[in-house]
Amino acid sequence: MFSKACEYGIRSSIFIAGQSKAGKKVSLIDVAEAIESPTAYTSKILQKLTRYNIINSDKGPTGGFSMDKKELAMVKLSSIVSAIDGDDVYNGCGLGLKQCNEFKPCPVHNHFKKIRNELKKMLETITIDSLTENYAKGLAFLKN
Amino acid sequence: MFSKACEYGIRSSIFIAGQSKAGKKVSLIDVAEAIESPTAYTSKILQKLTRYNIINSDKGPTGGFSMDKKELAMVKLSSIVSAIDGDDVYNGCGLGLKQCNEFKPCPVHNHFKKIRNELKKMLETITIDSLTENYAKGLAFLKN
DNA sequence: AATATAATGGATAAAAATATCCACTATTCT
DNA sequence: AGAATAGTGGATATTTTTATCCATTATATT
Repeated sequence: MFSKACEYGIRSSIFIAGQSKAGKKVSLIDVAEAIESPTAYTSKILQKLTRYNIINSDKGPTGGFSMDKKELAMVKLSSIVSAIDGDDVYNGCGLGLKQCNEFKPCPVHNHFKKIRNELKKMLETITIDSLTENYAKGLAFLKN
Repeated sequence: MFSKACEYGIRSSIFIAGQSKAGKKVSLIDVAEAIESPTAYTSKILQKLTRYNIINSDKGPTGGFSMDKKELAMVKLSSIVSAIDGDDVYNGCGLGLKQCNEFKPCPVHNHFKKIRNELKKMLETITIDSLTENYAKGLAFLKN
């Protein structure tokens, strides 16, 4: 459904958000450990999220990654997905046609549109903030 | 959502099914032309579908690919997807965790489960046969 | 100012997915 | 039997995705 990069991106964001709510910045190492991801690769992904202003990064000692507490509640799953994977999940054709729409649809266009719309609605509804809760309670996990 | 191989596989199947209903076998070249896909790569995919008994292939002159007319109506989209992409679409974790279930869920487990189940139901309901109709009428397309 | 810390950016490397090539087998037709 | 047709299987190439390495920049602390 999503690229590995995007999966790491979402998992990272949930972890960072949770720690930010507890007033803590986290280092790259912390993140990679928490979500069990390759460190250097995770770094690239966090850089991307930083450029999209989804997370903050600070250099130097006392530095690290964080999310603004006030804005945190506004960041939706969809922001992360489109930052990393683009909008293919929403608009791309299920059968890979470059252009596929009402007027020139692929044979599964309408069937997929329904699913896609539900996925879109879900991603645009769920906040990263809300996902930190079960993780914080130990009821949901970010690594195996 | 699906791999390119799977997209080609579905498009091929719709084309082959439609031609089979008209009593025609089609060659690899025909298929690749009809769905605008790389010929040799498409060959590999058709081989796979053949091994899974989703399509028939016959060698020699008068040979080609076809689908049994009686069974044709029974083949669901899900058969093709799981033949080519496996069952990751149905069972895989949205955040890429190796094991993710009710007892040890990722933070988006339940939100994704809903979408996944709808996708699964859709794929298990739609027959290839039904998809040939709009294509035959020129109301749906398999290439740009 | 010197040192240590932590993210950044660019260059590579490794792995997986996509795509191509070609010799081979099976089949049909003459 | 010989020639032509069409799928098969194995090896290889290309592209994309995933992953690593390391020198550099920015910041804080002593």
